Amino acid sequence: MDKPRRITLNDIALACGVSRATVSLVLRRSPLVHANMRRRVEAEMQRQGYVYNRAAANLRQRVSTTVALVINDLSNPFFAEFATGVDEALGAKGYVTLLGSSNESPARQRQLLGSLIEHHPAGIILSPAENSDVTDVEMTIGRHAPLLVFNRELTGTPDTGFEYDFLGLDNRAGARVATKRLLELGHRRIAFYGGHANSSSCRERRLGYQDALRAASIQVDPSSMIETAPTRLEANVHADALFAVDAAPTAAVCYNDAVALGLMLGLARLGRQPGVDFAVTGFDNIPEAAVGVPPLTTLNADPRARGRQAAELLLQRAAAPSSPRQSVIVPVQLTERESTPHALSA
Amino acid sequence: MDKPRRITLNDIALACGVSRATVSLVLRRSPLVHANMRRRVEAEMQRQGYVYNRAAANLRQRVSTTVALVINDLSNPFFAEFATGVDEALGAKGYVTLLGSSNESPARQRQLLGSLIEHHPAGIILSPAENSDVTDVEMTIGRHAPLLVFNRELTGTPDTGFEYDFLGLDNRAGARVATKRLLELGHRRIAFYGGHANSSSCRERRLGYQDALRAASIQVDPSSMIETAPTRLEANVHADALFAVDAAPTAAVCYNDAVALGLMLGLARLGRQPGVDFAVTGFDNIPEAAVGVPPLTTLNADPRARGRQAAELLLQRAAAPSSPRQSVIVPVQLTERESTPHALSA
DNA sequence: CTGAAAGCGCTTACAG
DNA sequence: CTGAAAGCGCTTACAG
Repeated sequence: MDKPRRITLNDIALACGVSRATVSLVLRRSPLVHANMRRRVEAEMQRQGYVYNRAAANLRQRVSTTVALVINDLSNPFFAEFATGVDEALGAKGYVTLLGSSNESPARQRQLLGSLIEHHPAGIILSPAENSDVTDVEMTIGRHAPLLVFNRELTGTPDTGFEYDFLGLDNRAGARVATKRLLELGHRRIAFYGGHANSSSCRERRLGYQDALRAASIQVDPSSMIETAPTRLEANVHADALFAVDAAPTAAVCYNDAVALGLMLGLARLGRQPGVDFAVTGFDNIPEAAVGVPPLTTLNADPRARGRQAAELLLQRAAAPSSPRQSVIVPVQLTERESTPHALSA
Repeated sequence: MDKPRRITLNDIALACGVSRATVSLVLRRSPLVHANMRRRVEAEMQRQGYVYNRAAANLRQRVSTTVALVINDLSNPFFAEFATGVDEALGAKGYVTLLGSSNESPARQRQLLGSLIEHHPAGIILSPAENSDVTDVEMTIGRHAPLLVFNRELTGTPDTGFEYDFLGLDNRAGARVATKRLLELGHRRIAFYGGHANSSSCRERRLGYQDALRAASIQVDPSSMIETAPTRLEANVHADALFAVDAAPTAAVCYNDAVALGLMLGLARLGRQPGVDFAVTGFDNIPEAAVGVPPLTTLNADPRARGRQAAELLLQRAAAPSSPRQSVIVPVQLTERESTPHALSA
């Protein structure tokens, strides 16, 4: 690796015997410059291996062609898919994604936002770590770049004037639909399994679950809602909590697919057969859901499409900073697979 | 969102009645400026909500604090984990990750690299799309930023003087160990299942598989090596190809974990019980491997640690551009789980 | 300890 | 159609 002095517009201009301005016009495909001149300049750029310095151009133009993307858990396929969708849509519009992975740590998230904001992105897409406080976020990013929050709400109340857009799933309706379907299949003792009760998405899904039970005139027993970290591993480990009650459930509405997949393994460990003598639903429809054993009935959130949507919402907002704050709630649809058998007639 | 004029060093300097240079020195924690002055300036920055413009600083200093990361398939947990590790290590050193997701498309990869290089990253980490040609990559990134290739080799022969570092797994030794273990368990008819034969990693793993068979004086039948796309879905679909031969295998060394997990589902579909009457090994040790049904015997590649390692190698190279090209091959270790039973005595 | 000036690599009116 | 000059927001010798 030789360290050649960086080739700049000046070098090209000099070599072509024209001014920097002319070369710049060629770069931006201005019709002002003559086709012959254009070709001459372009050939010279090719020859010298010129690379455009977008940072310099952005500085001068006072624009930004980057968007920051901060993800709470990239190792969860739901968010990995989301990130892929974001990058896809941003790339199509000529933006570059600045990535940050917080691993559910608010401290790391703060650090990331602080560092990313110094790159003056055109906007920030934040899939927040659990318990991210809105004031904390505002402190670190200020009000310089539009913010789009994905998936879960920030905790706390924002200061006056601090606004952000929101993109989320219709958690309540989704959980309601899943629970309703289990009721239709004859289940009467249905648990809500997994997730942290203090996260907005879990709270909303629990509400949907309760809606459906109440609509069927079934008493909601608080002990039928079991809390676990929203990961496969934790869901697996705590499966026995389902059977620690007097009348054990025959079905579980799970917080998300990771939890559902973990629970199914836990059930197998306890001698139950999900899809045969126990019904399980998930939430998200990650790729593994379709190929699980048994394939998982779940709510289709299409994370990659959500990513594209998030990117578009953000760019829209960056173009119209003063239009009113948006909160987009995406409906989710039940995808039925083999994990939800009829209730066995006891 | 009000669009306040961006606060700059000048604003702070003006408000404090000092020069821009002084404020800059405060920013960079120079001991030259008096503690009182420092405090005064810092308070003013706080008050006005000043955000450092790193792009401007980098331009002036002719340095870069970004690293480009281009990933072939972010929805594969192996690469998602890798990306997490990269971001973690880069963040710790004050770098920001520019992300690109190529989805295994060389065209998209070219576009991404072309766009990312304009941000003049300090280096590029590339987990290449299948069939990425080295000349093609050189054409788009030139020789401006050090390149670290991860996981698979680029195809074609590089031009003289185009050099890059490489970080990969010891594919051959890994597959050899897995195959050897199956032999020890009494298996004699062992297939190599999945992957594209023209990818370097698949080629190497097949060689390791053949090494072990030859060492056991077992004839290598070309029909025992079955090609599929390296995804769960494709591996599932083509499972019957294993049994299309006269003497069907009792075990399969799989190209990677995704393939192994897909194959196990395909086996179940065909009435086989992986872990009971058929042995399966994977490669990578993605999180799902441990919690599969049955848990998967695989080769531990620790993708997150690989990500951290890649970041460190690259930064090392950026600091020492003329040191000789490195090719780091990481050994992988067999993690035995329930997917590899003894051969049944036929 | 602080200020005035030049410059990083671009773009953009403004002349011509 | 092309050039000279100013400026984006910083840093860095160089004076004082």
